[in-house]
Amino acid sequence: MVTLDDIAKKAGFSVSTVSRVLNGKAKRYRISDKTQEIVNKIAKDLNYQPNQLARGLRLKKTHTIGLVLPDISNPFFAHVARIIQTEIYEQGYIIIVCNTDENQEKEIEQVRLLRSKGVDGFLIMPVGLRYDHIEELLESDIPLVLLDRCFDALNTNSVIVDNYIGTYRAVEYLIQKGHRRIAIIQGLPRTSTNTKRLEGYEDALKKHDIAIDEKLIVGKDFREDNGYIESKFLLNLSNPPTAIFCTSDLITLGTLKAIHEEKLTIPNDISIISFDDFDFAPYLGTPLTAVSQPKQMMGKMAVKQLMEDINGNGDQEKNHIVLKPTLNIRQSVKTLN
Amino acid sequence: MVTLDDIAKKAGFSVSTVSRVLNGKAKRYRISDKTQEIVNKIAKDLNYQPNQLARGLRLKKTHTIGLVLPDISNPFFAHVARIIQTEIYEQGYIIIVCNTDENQEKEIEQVRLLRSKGVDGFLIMPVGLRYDHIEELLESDIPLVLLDRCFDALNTNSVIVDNYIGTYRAVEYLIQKGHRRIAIIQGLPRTSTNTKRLEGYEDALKKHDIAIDEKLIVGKDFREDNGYIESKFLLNLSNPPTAIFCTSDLITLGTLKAIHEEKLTIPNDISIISFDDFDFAPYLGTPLTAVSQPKQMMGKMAVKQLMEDINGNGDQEKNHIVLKPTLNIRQSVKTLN
DNA sequence: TTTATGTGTGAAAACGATTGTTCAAGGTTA
DNA sequence: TAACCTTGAACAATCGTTTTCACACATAAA
Repeated sequence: MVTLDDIAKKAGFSVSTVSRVLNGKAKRYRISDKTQEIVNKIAKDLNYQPNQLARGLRLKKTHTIGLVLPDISNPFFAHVARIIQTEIYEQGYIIIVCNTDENQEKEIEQVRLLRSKGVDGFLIMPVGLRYDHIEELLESDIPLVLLDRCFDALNTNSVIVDNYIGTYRAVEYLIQKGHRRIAIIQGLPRTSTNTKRLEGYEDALKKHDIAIDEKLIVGKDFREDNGYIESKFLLNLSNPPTAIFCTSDLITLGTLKAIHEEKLTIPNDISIISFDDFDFAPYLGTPLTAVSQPKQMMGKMAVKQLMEDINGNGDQEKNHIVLKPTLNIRQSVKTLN
Repeated sequence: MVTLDDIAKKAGFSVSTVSRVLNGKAKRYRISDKTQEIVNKIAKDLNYQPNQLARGLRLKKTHTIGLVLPDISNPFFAHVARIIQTEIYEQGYIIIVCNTDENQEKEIEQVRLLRSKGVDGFLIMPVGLRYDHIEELLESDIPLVLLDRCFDALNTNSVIVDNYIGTYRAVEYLIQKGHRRIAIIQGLPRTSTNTKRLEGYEDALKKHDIAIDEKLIVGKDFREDNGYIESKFLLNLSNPPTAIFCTSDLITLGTLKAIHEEKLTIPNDISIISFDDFDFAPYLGTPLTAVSQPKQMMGKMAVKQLMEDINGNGDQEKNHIVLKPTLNIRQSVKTLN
């Protein structure tokens, strides 16, 4: 790769002069037009590209953002990642993506690694079981926005969805339709998203004087297998639920598989509501009623916050943005008498 | 951030000694056990993390791979990206992801940017309209694997799917089921994937003596809107097709939307075959017959090749791997008498 | 003629790491 | 006692930038 030095030698000027010309600081340093022309021409001829490592080292700025998320193949995260990538690229930044696989240790390691790579900021959709590593970023004043999940104990920028109300409304809708035995397949316990969704579920039942049956609260992560396994069990209960609330689209996929295997139909044999609402939801065997997250807004707002934090003087106030989900009613819920 | 110098000062040794200890080169440089202990302890106490920019600059190695793809929110790419990320992370590398939006200029720019960031190699799912920038990488001996699409004129490592045979078989299947008027909604013209799929389509028709109707060859990119728009037109033709072959799942999504709007049903009114075969395909209103790409294999093989290239001595032979797709027959094709 | 002012450029330090070379001190051998 | 190893560690160069400071020269003012 061609360096400043190469250009300098060829042009007969010093590295400093070349650097200044190429950085548009010619005027400030009173560099003659002729010199500028020469330098620019040679730089172009040689197809010079500044070495960003050297630049980053010197400037302490890399124009790189670390995007940490659980699983890029989950359509919800993929969608948000896409929005983020596009928005941030427009601002002259690029993203390094790390999958944590919902593994807390992996997340901690990745944050450390990204930090030593000199990223200018973080966009994190955290696993959510621990937060000391995030607190560390906070203390070091590294720009940071938490997305999708956050921590009550931490005063960070964040963009989340009101998971409580989303679930509450969905479950209430089921109750209105006459359902009493409503199961919930949880995602990863002890994460903020899951906790809120569970609370919404329980509160909706309580509000309508329906006793909570622990057998109907199952699940352990947001993945397909979890949905499949738990659905199999739920459907084979002696007193099975009439409706299942799935806390992610991937869980729903597993549930769909189980229902299919059991030769049941939606909504006749079992009603379903999903969370996330991916693009194909309207075209499923039974168009899926689902709680929809404003993915586009989430991504855009997170980037906006992060950029303000990066470009600010460090004393920005932290924003905690909560977006409202919507319940997209389609046909996967049966009306019971 | 704490540096080698901080440790050196605190320990009372020079930076070089500290560096050697921390890099496990103590023996080679005869550094005493006591010194090692002291240095290691201080490094741990201070939670030292090497500055990867400085390291990369000196070593000319960043342990970072550039992953360039058209659209991370497309489930096919998301899936492959996920596999790649996981595999590569295990090898001690991380990925920078860039979306090109199927925009050739953007891709060229991104490759340039990634290069100046000092990535150790590239994994590219190219737009496919131009390849001079890729040729440049090749000439500079930068490790590189092309994925999904490749260029006949270029001798690069590549992992692709046999798009021709995939489409050929799918179309032949339609013909066997009695279809004669078969439409194809193309992806981005002049890309290798699209060209091969189109060839497969045309050859299958020719083989069975079915005249090619230019009206039935439509489309301009792999996106949802394209599928929607073209389907609307196809369905409203005076002599509409009995079957549509969609060259990507996203196109299929658009087609589904159009069919839905037109109040038609699959496969009674119109038969569909899709390309890619995403996870939800079996659970759609009509389970979708689709050409399935071995995503897992594609990702794994691409990473394997890239790693061999990176770790090799530069005179590796280039591999051109072609994987076979499979036709997953479900229920979206009607048998016409 | 001296002093001030302006103009155009270069030298060198710094960023944080790695590594080939050098060096001092102590011990061994002749 | 001089010459020579061995051991343990420091020095200094290097990677490619950016930026502070200094400098040389020319012109203008006193």
